Amino acid sequence: MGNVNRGLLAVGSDRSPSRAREDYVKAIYQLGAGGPVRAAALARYLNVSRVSVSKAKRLLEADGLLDREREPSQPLRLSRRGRRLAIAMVRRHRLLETFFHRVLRIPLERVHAEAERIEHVISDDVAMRIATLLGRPQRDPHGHPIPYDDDLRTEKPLPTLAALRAGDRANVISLDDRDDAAVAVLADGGLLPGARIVVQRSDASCVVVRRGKRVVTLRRAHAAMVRIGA
Amino acid sequence: MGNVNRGLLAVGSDRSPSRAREDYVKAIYQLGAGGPVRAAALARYLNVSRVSVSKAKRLLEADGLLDREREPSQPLRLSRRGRRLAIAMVRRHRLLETFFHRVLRIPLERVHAEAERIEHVISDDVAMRIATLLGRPQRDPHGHPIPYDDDLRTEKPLPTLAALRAGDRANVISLDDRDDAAVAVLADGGLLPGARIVVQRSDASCVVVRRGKRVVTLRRAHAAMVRIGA
DNA sequence: GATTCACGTTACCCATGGCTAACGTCAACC
DNA sequence: GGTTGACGTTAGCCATGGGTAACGTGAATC
Repeated sequence: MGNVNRGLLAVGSDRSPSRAREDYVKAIYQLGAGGPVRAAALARYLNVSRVSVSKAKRLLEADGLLDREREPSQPLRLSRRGRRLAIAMVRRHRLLETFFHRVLRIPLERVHAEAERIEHVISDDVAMRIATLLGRPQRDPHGHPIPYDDDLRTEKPLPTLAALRAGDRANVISLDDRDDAAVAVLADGGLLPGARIVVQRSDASCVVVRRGKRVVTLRRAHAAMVRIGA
Repeated sequence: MGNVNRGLLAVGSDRSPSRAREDYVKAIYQLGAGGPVRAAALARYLNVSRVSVSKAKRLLEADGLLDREREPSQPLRLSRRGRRLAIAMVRRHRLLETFFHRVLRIPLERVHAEAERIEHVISDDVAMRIATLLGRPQRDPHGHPIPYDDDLRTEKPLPTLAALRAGDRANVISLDDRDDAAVAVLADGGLLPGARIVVQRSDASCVVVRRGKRVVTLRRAHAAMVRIGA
């Protein structure tokens, strides 16, 4: 039957997913890296009650975005369609961030919030035209890879700067873009993807790193936002 | 008291207006050119029932976007804040269209629909950075002026191509972008802002115009989408 | 073994933004 | 003057997406 609403807002299951449902799908993908996710963890991640997650679960199953579980209380697992939707949103998000940073020169710590709202409403055509404009970039300005196909990512989680000890050397690979304040501090210290660093000290509260001639002191929480490679 | 919702979707009067409310405000502005608008006309324009308009009216008044009317059954009149919001949306819409057309090379008949969704979620900062990128364009690709300040426009409605008679000459000033099919036909015929044309014939069903060596036959409905100047 | 605690669910409430049915008003038209 | 029609409103329905309160389950902890 579908739905009868013909007004200003899309409502019902025969339309494209609402903003809220897209947020659920994306969060499940990012929390679980493609695998199942506990409802309580999802609720904490999205700052929402467990009840809301429980209800969203049923709606997302009805939309075909989650695999149906026969047992109740089973974790949330994206369907093939759900996974494709999540990856498309990550693609749009990262392309937007790259465009905002490279072309519009928006400060790094602000591109995430801007992209977060727009990723739900731009068409795939616009996203791919932006990709072409930018020369099909492989990584966004935080260092995260841009998924151009719908394949499952095997992004193994890299260690963070918080795991290093004095004397360790590393390359900055990427920054967690969810914490604007952290990104501002890190960008200000020049700890951007590609930077080569040496850890000078690491204690319970702070991590001190040297980058070239510059010494930067980070709160541990901020150091944990920096993914590193050899 | 405001509202308690802290979830994924903004709800309540202390947040920025929802997509639906922004659509109402913009429609009131475009229908009334700043003046009052009848509820029934608004309902027809937005493809919504009169009841929905009646309810929206109360909510928009509570938001401070409409002037409160003491008499019931009075037309809808934007408040100063409502007018500012409407103009900001028109500005964002037209800047987005210009960007899509000039930079991303999206066909003219598709830029309206793309901008229509994004105009609700981009920040004014992004809009102004796009304006700078484009060299602060004065008109969008359909020929409509881009309002950079919040002043009331005195756009007197221009005559359309449908009002001309055989032998008349005119300049195309702008196209109505709400009808994608018409825009596609007009762009295909080269009847874009700036084009100089001569009317060859005009009858009940068709208008035939010459542009340079090219002769274009238009359905009357499409000719009515073309605003002209001397 | 008893207790505690996290988890998922249910029952209910609320605001938004659609809808139809029905009504009173007012103006225009026979 | 009566009828017709457009208009705005009210009452009531529905889906979405939030929220609390409360409950049963199961695992961990004492």
